[in-house]
Amino acid sequence: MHNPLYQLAQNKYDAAQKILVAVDCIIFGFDDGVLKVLAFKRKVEPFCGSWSLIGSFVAENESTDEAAKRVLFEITGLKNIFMEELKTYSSVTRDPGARCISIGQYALISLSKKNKKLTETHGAEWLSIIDLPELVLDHQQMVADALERLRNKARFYPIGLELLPKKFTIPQLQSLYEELFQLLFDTRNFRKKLLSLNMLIQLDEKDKTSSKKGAYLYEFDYDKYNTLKNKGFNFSLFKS
Amino acid sequence: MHNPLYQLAQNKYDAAQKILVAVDCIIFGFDDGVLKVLAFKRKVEPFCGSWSLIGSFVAENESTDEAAKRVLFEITGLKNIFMEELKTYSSVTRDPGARCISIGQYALISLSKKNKKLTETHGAEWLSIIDLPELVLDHQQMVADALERLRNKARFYPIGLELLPKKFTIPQLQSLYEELFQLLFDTRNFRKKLLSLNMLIQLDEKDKTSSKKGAYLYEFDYDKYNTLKNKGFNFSLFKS
DNA sequence: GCAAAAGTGTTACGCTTACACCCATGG
DNA sequence: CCATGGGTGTAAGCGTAACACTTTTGC
Repeated sequence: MHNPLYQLAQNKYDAAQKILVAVDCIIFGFDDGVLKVLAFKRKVEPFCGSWSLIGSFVAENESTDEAAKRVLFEITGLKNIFMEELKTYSSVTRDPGARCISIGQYALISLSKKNKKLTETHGAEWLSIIDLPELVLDHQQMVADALERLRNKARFYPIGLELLPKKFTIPQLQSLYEELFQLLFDTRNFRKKLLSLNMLIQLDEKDKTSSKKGAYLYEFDYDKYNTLKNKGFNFSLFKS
Repeated sequence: MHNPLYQLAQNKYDAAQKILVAVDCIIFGFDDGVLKVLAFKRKVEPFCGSWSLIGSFVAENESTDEAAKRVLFEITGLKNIFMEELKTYSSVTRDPGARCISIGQYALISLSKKNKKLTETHGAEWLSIIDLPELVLDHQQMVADALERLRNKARFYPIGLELLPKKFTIPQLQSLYEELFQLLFDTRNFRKKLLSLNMLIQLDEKDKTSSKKGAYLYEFDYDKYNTLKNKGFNFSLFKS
């Protein structure tokens, strides 16, 4: 009969072929107006010296999510970070080293001097997603897919909470959107739209690091942000 | 050092643990106003007699997409069907039979008498997603996740082409949306919105199977449909 | 005082919503 | 002739898009 349909053949568990399973993490950070992704320079052959995402094999005693979180923690020291499965990369020939399936997981983190230093002590670097150098295997595709996912997300759901520091200015938030979409937005309409969503709380402080006048700092209203994350909206600051 | 980081240790390929990898297919069909999912009654222990999605282990020489398409073909005889990866189910304890990771893949097919018969000869049945019986393992969750994905998709991207026959009426399309969201829509607004998208082509024929007057048949304008599939829109026939 | 970034309002347009009746036909 | 489902229009309200100048302040 249909040989690998496991419903029909419980004993096929033993006959089935096991496969190496890995996770690869596409870790995005927003650093002073530039969207970056975390990568390594491989130190072993093959592809020694080439850029690579950071990953790990999935162990017997962990789920893929747990493996991805483990990797993220090992490299950034961070826990409780936004992380979401992207997709499976399973081409038979994707890794010349061995038949290996990889689950792409992307994460959004808010960059601070602290965790920038930490990643660097682990030999990782933050690469701008604009003019990204070539990455090994299908890692280039993983970054492209993760970016597309992020752009789609941003059109219909709020983003920013995960990538920005707790306190941020509206110009910073706008520059995040502009960097992500590689477009410029009208400041008046951008503010209007965002403020109308009622998910921003204006603080009394100003941030004067990027202008003499200073820009008001905001925080996300966590509840409203999450409501919108579930409900979705149409963030149409662009025509098509 | 960080033991399973494979960038740092090429020889870890050998040490790493292989895992059973499966695909499970959530196959949706729209049958006379009812959204259904394809399931089997397990014929072996454990869980003999329980409902189960159809799946298969992934072989050494195939990708997960190929495995899913193989399963779909084996059970429905159909090729070139809309199929998309849902997510990975990888809890260590999800399958008491063995440590096994499963990639959920959902498919949308247009039901005809032909492929309804075919699936039945394979022992599969079409279950309404309303009042779905319990499914084995995490298959219930898979169906719930796939439905949520489909609903989200339908809010911002066109659906229908994959689930409806080539020629369909607007009331049929509306009933698809109503069934998916378990809501009723205003017919005038529904038509207006859909026709304004310019993705429907009205034919000269009428379908008289569900009314004496008969409803005009339409086809999707394939190009426009795909444009909208990429661009997205805000299908807001519901408030929140 | 000037350069550089932050902040602000209005109008036109298009899409969304709410809502009720006539049409065509088979029986 | 009537029951059944198919098909139509309009007005009010809301969100989007386009557009240019004033404010603040460090230097």
